[in-house]
Amino acid sequence: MHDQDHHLSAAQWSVMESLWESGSLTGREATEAMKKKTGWNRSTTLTLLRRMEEKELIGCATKDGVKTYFPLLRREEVALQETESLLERVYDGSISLLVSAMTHKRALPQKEIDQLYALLDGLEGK
Amino acid sequence: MHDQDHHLSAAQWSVMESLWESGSLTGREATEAMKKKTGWNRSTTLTLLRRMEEKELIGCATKDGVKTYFPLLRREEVALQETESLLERVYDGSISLLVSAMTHKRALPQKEIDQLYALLDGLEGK
DNA sequence: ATGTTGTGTTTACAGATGTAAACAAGGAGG
DNA sequence: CCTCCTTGTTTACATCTGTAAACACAACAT
Repeated sequence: MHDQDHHLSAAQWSVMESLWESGSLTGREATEAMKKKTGWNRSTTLTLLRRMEEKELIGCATKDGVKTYFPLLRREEVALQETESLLERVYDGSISLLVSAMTHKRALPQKEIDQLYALLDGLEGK
Repeated sequence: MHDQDHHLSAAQWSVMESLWESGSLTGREATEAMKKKTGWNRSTTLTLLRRMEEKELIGCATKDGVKTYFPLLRREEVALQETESLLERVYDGSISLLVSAMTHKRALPQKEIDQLYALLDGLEGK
C-alpha cells in the first residue's frame, strides 16, 4: 500500500472522478472531459495531471508520444479517508451524530430511511 | 446571514473549535490554548486569527489594548456545510451510501446501531 | 529613566493551488 | 521542403497556507 492521508482538493477530485469513470484517459481525452465538465483550459488540466502524477495520485504510461493517465488510488479508499476525517473532526467519530445532524437539517427521503433500516438489520444479523 | 461555502482548513478548524468551546478567547488565551493543543508558536496562532478575521470567520473586539476573538459562524452551520459537501461529492448525496461505506470498513459499535434505530424510528413517527 | 514583559503588528518565506500562456517537437498535408 | 495541428513541456503568476521571526509600544518593576 502507499501513502495514506491523501486529501484531494475539489479540482483534484474532478480529475480523479473522470479517471475513475473511464479507468484511464489520454491527455487529449482528459483535457476534453475537463473542458466539458469544468470549463478548464487544456493547459490547466495538463498541469493538474502532471502535479497529480508527481504526488502519485495517478500514474501514466506513454505510447507513441501519447500519454495515458490512470488512477493510483481506488475511489473507495479515498472516499473512506475523507469520510473518516470529517467524522472525527466534526462528529467525534460518531456516525449516528452525523446522520442526526443531517436529518435535522433536511428530511431524509423515505427510500433512504428504508435503506438505512435494511442496513442496520443486516448488521444485527451478522 | 453571511457568505456560505466556508471550507475550513484543518488548522482553521482547530482555532474555531477552541473558540466554539469557550465562546471567545483573548489573544493570550488563544495562543496558550493552541500552544497546548497543537504546539503552535504564538505568532502562528496570531497570524491564523488575523487571517480568519480578515475573511470574517471570526470577529474581534479590542478593550484596553487587548483583543478578544469570537466565532462568527455556528459550529452546526459549518459542520452541515462540510458534511453536505462531502455527501454530494462522494456519495451522490445519499446518506445511506455513506453509512454503508463506513460500516463496510469498520464495525459499528452496538451503541451507534441503537442510536441510529432510535433516530429512524423518530423520523417515521413524524 | 530604563530595561523587562505582555500584547499586538509587519514582514518573511516556502510549498500548494488555480489558471494558464508560451514554447517545442513530431507528423500530416500540400 | 515548409507549415499547421496535435501532444507534451516549461514557465508564470497571484493567492492561500503553514509557520514563524522581527518589530513596536505601553505598563511594570527597579
